[in-house]
Amino acid sequence: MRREMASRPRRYWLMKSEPDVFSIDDLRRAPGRTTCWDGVRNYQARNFLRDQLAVGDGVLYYHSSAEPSGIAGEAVVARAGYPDPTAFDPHDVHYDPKSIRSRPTWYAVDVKFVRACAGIIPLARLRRLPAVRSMLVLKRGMRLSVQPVTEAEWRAIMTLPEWAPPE
DNA sequence: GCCAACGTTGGC
DNA sequence: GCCAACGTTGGC
Repeated sequence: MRREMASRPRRYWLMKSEPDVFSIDDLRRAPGRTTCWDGVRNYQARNFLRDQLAVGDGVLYYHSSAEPSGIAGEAVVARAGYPDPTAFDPHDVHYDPKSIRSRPTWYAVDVKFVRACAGIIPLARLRRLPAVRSMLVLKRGMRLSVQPVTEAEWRAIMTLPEWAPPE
């Protein structure tokens, strides 16, 4: 008997990266416009990567510790959670001897470039948009590097003029 | 560079 | 299990 692929509604995420380390332009220039999103060492974020992110999910690419910080582009999950290879590499800054291959502690996903904003959408601007007031990234003290985004928030972000290329 | 907020570590 | 100390994140 034929079976449909297990399927669920598309979900949306916000993922933080310091542009000095890996920017949206770095992602565009990466081989296959894809990178391994590794090095996450927070258990809540790990759980999202391991259990929740699925191929095709939408990603808001967020520049943190930037001038200004804000949403810099759109990406898509290209590979669901798998053991973070950097955790096994003694020469990597993210090496973690607690993580063993038979029982990995840390997980990564692959993320693929979709588009960059024509102009970054600064955090201060997001704060002034009633439609995205609920976004986790706006919450004080929120340091999670992988955050769920609601469909309503995603849609509101996608309608902003910052996405349009300049005339 | 400052510092608030948060997560982790480790002594007890 | 408590909690103080410490390290990290990240906006400003």
